[in-house]
Amino acid sequence: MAELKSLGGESYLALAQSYNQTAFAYGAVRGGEAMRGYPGGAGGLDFHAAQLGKSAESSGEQSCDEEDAFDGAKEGSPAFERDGKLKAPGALGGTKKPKEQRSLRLSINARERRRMHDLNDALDGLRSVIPYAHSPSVRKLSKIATLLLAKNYILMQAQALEEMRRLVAYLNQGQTLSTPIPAALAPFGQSAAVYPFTGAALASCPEKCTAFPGATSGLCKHCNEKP
DNA sequence: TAGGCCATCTGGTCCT
DNA sequence: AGGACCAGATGGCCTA
Repeated sequence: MAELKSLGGESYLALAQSYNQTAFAYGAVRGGEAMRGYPGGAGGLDFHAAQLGKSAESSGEQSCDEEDAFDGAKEGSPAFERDGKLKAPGALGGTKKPKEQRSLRLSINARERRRMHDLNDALDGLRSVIPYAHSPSVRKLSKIATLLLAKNYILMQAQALEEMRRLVAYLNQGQTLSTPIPAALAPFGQSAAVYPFTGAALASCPEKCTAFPGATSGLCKHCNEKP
């Protein structure tokens, strides 16, 4: 929790609050470790989706030397008996010669390594589109944090979209902006800082519209009424 | 130094 | 049979 308080970005706070609940529910936040690297003064929603799809291109790489990989097999791992020798052939290739078993094992190891690298590439791609500070001084999100944060970011975006739709429907009914926004249109208590078209931000439209230029003409009834 | 996170190896299971 | 996926085990690195 203390780590979350260090966040400066309001949008990220909204995201991280729900994330934190989920993280605790899954046991991801243990001590101060799971939330490490979360930025102080995160710059809000620096969403950039251009990097999606990286993982799909990475599956062809051959990253590690297979010989080294096999030599790196860890003593005590399930592949070893207590005396340090490889387990009986039955577990690997049945009646194949030891050389063939070794070759097969190398192939399987390399394939698994490649698969995990692809998975990590996909996670990197996910991290790159999650709104948290990407500066070099910020340690990268852990895997579990990335997944949980992404989940809640998706939920938050879905809520924002739904709220936008409700607002458009509301404005299309021709009601004036001077009246308070009905509760049904502002169901998300912390959303004012994240979504500029609710609450106080909407009520002071003439100033706020300039801060959100992409929304002035189409969504703001006040702006549309200007000559 | 303990704990968290990660990469890697490995055997098992399921699918094609 | 071979590949993909999964989970367990292990050791290394890093941080509080």
